[in-house]
Order: sequence, then structure tokens, then C-alpha cells
Amino acid sequence: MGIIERRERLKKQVRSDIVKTAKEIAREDGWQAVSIRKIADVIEYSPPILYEYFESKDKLLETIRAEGFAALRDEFERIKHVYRQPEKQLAEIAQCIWNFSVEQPEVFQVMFNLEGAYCQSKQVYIQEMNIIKNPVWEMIATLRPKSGEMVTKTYYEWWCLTYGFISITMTTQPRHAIPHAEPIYMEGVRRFIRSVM
Amino acid sequence: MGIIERRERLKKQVRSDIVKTAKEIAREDGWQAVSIRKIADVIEYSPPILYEYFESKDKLLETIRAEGFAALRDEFERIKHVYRQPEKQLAEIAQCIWNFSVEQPEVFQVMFNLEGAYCQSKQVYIQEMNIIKNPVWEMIATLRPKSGEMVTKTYYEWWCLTYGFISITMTTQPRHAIPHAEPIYMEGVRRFIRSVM
DNA sequence: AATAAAGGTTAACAGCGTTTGGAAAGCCCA
DNA sequence: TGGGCTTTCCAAACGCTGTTAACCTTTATT
Repeated sequence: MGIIERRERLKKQVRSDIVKTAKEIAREDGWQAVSIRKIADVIEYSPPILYEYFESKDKLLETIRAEGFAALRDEFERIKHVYRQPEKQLAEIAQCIWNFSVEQPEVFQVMFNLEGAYCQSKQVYIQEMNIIKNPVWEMIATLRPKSGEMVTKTYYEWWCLTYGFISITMTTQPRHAIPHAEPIYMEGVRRFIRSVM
Repeated sequence: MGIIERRERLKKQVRSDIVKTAKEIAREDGWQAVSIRKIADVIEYSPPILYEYFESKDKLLETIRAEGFAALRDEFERIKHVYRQPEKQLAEIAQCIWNFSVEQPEVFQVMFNLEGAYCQSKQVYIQEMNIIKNPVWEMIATLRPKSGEMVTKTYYEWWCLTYGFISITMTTQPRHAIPHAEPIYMEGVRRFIRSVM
């Protein structure tokens, strides 16, 4: 019975089309411009259909957020296995986050509720920033022997630096000026790493 | 002619009532719940009246943002005159920002577009973060003799640390856990100041 | 072929920011 | 005191939004 399979494939296709369309509209006109009706228009379905794939608009955003964090986390794991020294790993991760924010700003915006992207349900966000089995946390712990509590503090500061820098840059700098901010960011990251070692 | 004066007083009163009501609703139910119609309901006017005081909802938010930044800046100036040592000044300023975010979270949210508060016009924000005549910038410059460019970089990192810490805390931590985060924040700030000196 | 199920749409609800047109009230001058 | 004018104010509407209910039409099963 290939019919059922075909239908499931179609379902997955439509679902990913919805996500893709939401991102496209957001990239073009900002998240404020993303509406259920506009997405429905693009995928050539009526608005109620979207509710067969996503419980609500908020859940759609949460899906995009979760996918974004998952993609980042995969990259983190890759870096962890490619490089040995934790200071190198952390620098690579910082670079990786920066690149992500430049290449997929609309996803980054949903992940951190920036620029009018607002996803109310925070479970994914909170969980993802958590220290449990977190590659970044582990790298900081490897950087220099210290207590778990101390590592957590440093980990927290790491995120403040990273998230703070990128989000401030994203919201205050015009698009053309962003490449100029990258070396300043990376330099700050390196100094931070040195200060912790 | 006291009549005109009375009317102007009334106008100012209504205007500040609008701002006050917006903040109250936001504090109670979040910025997502703030609507022109609800504000109108509370101040016992019809919705169109609000447009005699504010060009748009966005401009209302921008006013609240500007007032928030102005209040902070006043505090900064006060600190600047009370304390001599720049490291003490900066620590006091960090404490001041933290207190502000705890005492008036709804204003802080508008100032930095957090938690569903979204003010599109960024002029005030960009200008306020600027280095021109900025007390924080000057304090960092006094901290240790260095080039203007170097000061600007440090100033930028200062804001990442401060803003990053508070906004991450605000969005991830439940209300009761926030006091617990304060010493971690202040310790991070002090370490940052030491690392720059 | 008749019946059940799935897929999809139209229309509506309640709410939003914002604008228009006109009513009511207050004021000034004769 | 009455008429005209200005100011103050609001009901209603427009075009959006997320979401739901009811219905129709196509597809699959018995």
C-alpha cells in the first residue's frame, strides 16, 4: 500500500513548506509580517489547514526555535569532536553562533525573541540554555579545573557575552555594518576565554 | 485666564494616565495584553482619544522607552557626582540598572524589547546606547588610560554583559529566583571591571 | 453502488490598530 | 438670552489578526 506512504510524504512536505514559508516571509519583511493567512496564501491552502500541522502560531514558532537550537547543537557536537583544546573549541563555537546569526537571522530572532519575533512558550529555550549535557558547559569545565558552580557562572557569562553581543549588534547595526562587528566580537570572545583559563 | 491653564493641566494628566495605564496592564498581564482599547477602557475615554496624545501605539511605547532611559541616565549622572573612583562608579551603575530591572520590569522590557514588548522605532534606543557624552563610556575611559577605540570596545562589552545578564535572567528565571541571581551578576561585573583596569 | 472517512473550504467570532463623520458640549460675541 | 463657532468626544467602520465551527466534496471501504 504505497498510498498511505505517499500521503505521509505529502503531509511532511506540507509541514516543512509551512515552516519554510514562515521563515521566508520573516526574512523578507520581518516576523511582524508573518501571519497564518499569508503563509496559507503562499502554500496555496486555506488558513484552517495550518492548524492540522501546528496547534497554534506560537507552536509553529516554537518548532522553528527548536529546529534552530538543534542545528546549533549539532554543530557544537561536531566542533567538540574535531578540535581537542577547549579554548579552540569555544572560539569555534562562538564563530559558529555568529555565522548562524548572519546566515539565518530570522531563525536566530525566533530563538531569542528578537526584532518582533515573539514565541511565548519558553520550554525549549530554557531547556536549551540549561547546563545538563551542554557541550559549552563541558568545554568550560575542561578549560581549567574548578568547581561545578564556578563553571556554571562562567557558562552564564559566556552566554551573556555571546547573546548580548549578537543581539545588540543585530538590533542596532544596519545590515551592511554587521561584518565589521565580527572581529570585535571574536576578539571579545578570545579575551574572555583567556581570562577564564 | 485660568481656563486655558486648567485645560493644559488636564491634557498633561490624561497623557500621563495613558502611560501609567499602559505600564500597569503590562506589569499585570504582560505587554502582549496591552491594547489601545484596554487603555481607553481604564482611563474612561474612547479609543480615538489616545491618538490625540500619541501618534500611534508604537510612539506610546517609544515614549515609555525614552522616559526609562532618561530616568536611568539621571541616576548615572548622580552616581558620577557622588563617587570618585571609576570602578566604584561602574559597580554602582551596574547595581542601579539591576535595581531598575527589578523594580520596573515592564519599563525595562520596553527599553530592550523583551518579553513581547516590541517598539519598532529604534532611534531612542540607538541614540541612548551611543558613546557620545555617555557617562558609562567616560567612566571606562577614566578607568585606565587607553585609546578611544579601545574604550568603545570595552564599553560595548560592558553592555553585552549587563544587558545579556539581565535579559537572560528576566526571560529564563521565575520571579522568585531573580534575587538569587543578583550576586552572581554583581560578581561578574566586578570581575569585568578588574579585568579592564 | 452505498456508506464511511478524509481533506479542504467558507464563513464567522472576537479582538486588534487606526480613521472617518458627525454629534454634543463649551465658549464667545451680539 | 440667543446664535454661531470652536473644541471635545465618540460610534461606527475598515482592514487586519488568530482561531473555530459547519459544511461540502473527494476519496476509500464495505
